[in-house]
Amino acid sequence: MRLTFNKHEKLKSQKAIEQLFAEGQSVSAYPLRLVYKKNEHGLKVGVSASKRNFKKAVDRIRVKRLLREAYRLNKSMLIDHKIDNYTLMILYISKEIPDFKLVDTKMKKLLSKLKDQLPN
RNA sequence: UUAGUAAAUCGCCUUAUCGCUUUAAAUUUAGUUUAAAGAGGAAAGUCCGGACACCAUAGUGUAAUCAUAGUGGUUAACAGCCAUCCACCGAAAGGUGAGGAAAAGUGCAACAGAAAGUAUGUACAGGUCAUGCUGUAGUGAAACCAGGUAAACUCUAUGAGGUGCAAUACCAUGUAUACUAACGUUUGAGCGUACACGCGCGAUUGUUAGAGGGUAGGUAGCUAAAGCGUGUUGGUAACAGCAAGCUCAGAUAAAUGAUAAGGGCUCUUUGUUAAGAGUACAAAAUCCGGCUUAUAGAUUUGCUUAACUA
RNA sequence: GCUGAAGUGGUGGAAUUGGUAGACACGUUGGACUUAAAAUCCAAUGUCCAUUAGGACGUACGGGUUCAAGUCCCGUCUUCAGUA
Repeated sequence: MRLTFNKHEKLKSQKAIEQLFAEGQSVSAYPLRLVYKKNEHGLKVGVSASKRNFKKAVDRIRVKRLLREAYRLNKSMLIDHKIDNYTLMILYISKEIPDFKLVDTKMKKLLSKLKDQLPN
């Protein structure tokens, strides 16, 4: 399969995000944290780096791009196990700007943790 | 040569693989393929000036408030820019300057000092018929000078209606023209977007405030313009005119990326070709013209000659 | 994105019209009282140098105006608030 991450896979609805943070559950693999919730619309994924941790816009965008890229390359871990009816939000918690290798390994860990925690 | 100084430019590159956004075309159906394009000199701060939109219909006088401040020019406009005078800094090139008015009026000046703006005390010296008439001493930032202070009020000249694309228009979904309080319907609540008066507008679902219910998706606005570089003419210059050419981001939990390899550039070690490290500041959010602030490093040009060498 | 407001010892919070910066309260430290503690009372408490007298620097940071700036003006930084 192709490793894509386009508009339709992105979590955008403000309403859905509010619900996610209100009712969702979470897993974490420092410095990443994932909030998840079941839905009916297929896999929707968002990515976030807080303004509190990264004051400059350049750094925030940089971190979000790395997270997005890491998710894109590892999303088969979810799809192969038929985890496809979920809303996910991946947060970056640390204040350090990471390199790609770190984000990549942590993302793998995070997604396998999520896989174990889910019922199927 | 070094140093200084002014101005301008660049601010990593190439290839491969995997991705993202927009537009166009094809195919077919909402996916795929192909092609093209896809961050900056400051995109930043939001400090000025506009365009544009709305604010009874956006009209409008006075006063107030705010801004600007040598002179002339430039511009759509400006607190910008250019030229120039003056003052200060510098050896020079050059830099800096909220640089109008104190002889319209009001205020202010701690401590010190006899006295701080209605002046004139003491000591000494000089002078006179005589007298603070003249000088010096002492205090202070300032001691009589049409003194200082206008980044104190003020006056003069000029300019400014307010709010900002989360403006605004339309489509879709949904709800509560309900409830409470105050005021009001031509004898005028309130509005004209800080405030006051005048003129004006103003209620079939009135106005303001409170507490509360619902939506928070999409489309337009939105990127071809005070546009860009080139040549040429006028002008000391900022800038303006003309000519032919070019089309150059448009996202919205927000695209412009990731990995690998190679090459530049700088520094360090080594000691003459290797190794290691580094490669700034910073991410469009309606759009333009400026200003301010941040910025590893590299390049070019003009000017100055104090110092060093010949 | 757009639009406002604020910044003073360890903390809250004063300082009139520019004229001795830190009033007042809390906290902290030391002492008194007590067998011990609390409460109460007394004293000290910005930093540095001298450790007697005193001097220098201090109102987020950097400049300017002024004889003199927490206060007036300009720039920067940080924090907070409003707005579909």
